[in-house]
Amino acid sequence: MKIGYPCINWSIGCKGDRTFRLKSYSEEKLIETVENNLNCLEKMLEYNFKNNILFFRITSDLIPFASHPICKFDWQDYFKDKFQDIGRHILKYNMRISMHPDQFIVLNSKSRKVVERSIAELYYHSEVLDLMKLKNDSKIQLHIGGRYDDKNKSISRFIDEFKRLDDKIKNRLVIENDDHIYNLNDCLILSEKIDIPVLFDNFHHLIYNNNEDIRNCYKFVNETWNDEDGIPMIDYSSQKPGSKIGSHAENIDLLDFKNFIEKTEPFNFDIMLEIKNKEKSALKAIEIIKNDVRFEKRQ
DNA sequence: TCACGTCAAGCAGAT
DNA sequence: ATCTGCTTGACGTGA
Repeated sequence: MKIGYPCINWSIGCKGDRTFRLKSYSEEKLIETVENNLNCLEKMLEYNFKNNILFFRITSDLIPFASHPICKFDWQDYFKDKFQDIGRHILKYNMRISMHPDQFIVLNSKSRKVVERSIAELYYHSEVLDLMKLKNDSKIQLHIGGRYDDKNKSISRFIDEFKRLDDKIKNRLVIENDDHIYNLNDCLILSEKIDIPVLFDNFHHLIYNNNEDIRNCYKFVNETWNDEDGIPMIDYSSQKPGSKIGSHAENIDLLDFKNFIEKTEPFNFDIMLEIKNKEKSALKAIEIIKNDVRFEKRQ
C-alpha cells in the first residue's frame, strides 16, 4: 500500500508544472521550461523517497504544448537521457507513477476534432511514461467523458475509440468513476466489455453511486486489474468542511481516512490523496498506516 | 515591482 | 447567456 499526492509539492520551493503562453512559444522557451520541470520532478521524487511517499502523479504540464500542432520539437529525443535517469530512480526507489490528463481530453466527444486532439494528448502521456521506461503498472487515468443526452451511445463511442487506440496507450489507460455522469457501476460494465482496469475514486463514489455494498465495490474493482497492471490505484479525498458538496478537503481528515482504510480490508491498493495541501497530508496518512498494526500486512 | 486581464483545449450544471 | 469547477493559479503586459 503506497501513499501518494498529485503533481505539486509545496515544501521544496520548486514545481514541475511551469508553462507559458501559446503566444510566447519558442523552442528555446520550451527547452528551458522542460529542463526546469524535469529538474523539479527529480527533486520532488527525491523528497518523496526520503519521506517514504512511494506513489506520485506526474503533471500533464510537464512538457507544455507537447501534443499541440505548434510543437515540432523532438523533445523525446532531446530529453531522452534525462527521462531515463528519472525513470531509473523511480524503479530503484520502487515508486509507482500515474498521470491524469485534464478535462479537455474527451475520448467519446461528438466532435471528431476533440477526439483527435484527445488521442494526441494521450499519446504524449504514454510517451512520457515510456521514455522513463516504466512498466505498464504506471497508469494514465481518464473519465469516460461526456453524456450528450444519451449515455448508451456515448459509451459506445468510447468503446469504438478505445479499440482503435495504439497499444501503448491501451496498456496504460484506466477509467475512473466521476461524480455526476459515469459512476462506478458504469465503469465496471464498460470494463467488462473492453477489459480496462477501473480506478476507484472514493469521494466521487460518495457523491454519485448506486447504493452498492462498499466491500463488493472493492472486490469488483480489484478484479479489473491484472498482474501486469499492478495492484489497483485508488483516488482518495474527503469533503471540505463548510464548502460545496464535492470540494476537496484542504487537509486530510484523519478519522475519515482511517475509516476508509478499514473498510477496504482485505484488499491492497495504492492510494492517491487528492487533498489540497498535498505532501503534508501524505505524510500524515503514512504515519497512520505505520502506527496501526492492523494495516501492517497490507504495506 | 505589482496589478490585473487573460490563458490550448470540453463539458455539465447552476445562476 | 454566462459563469464555475474540474486536480491547480500563474503568465506576462503595461504602468
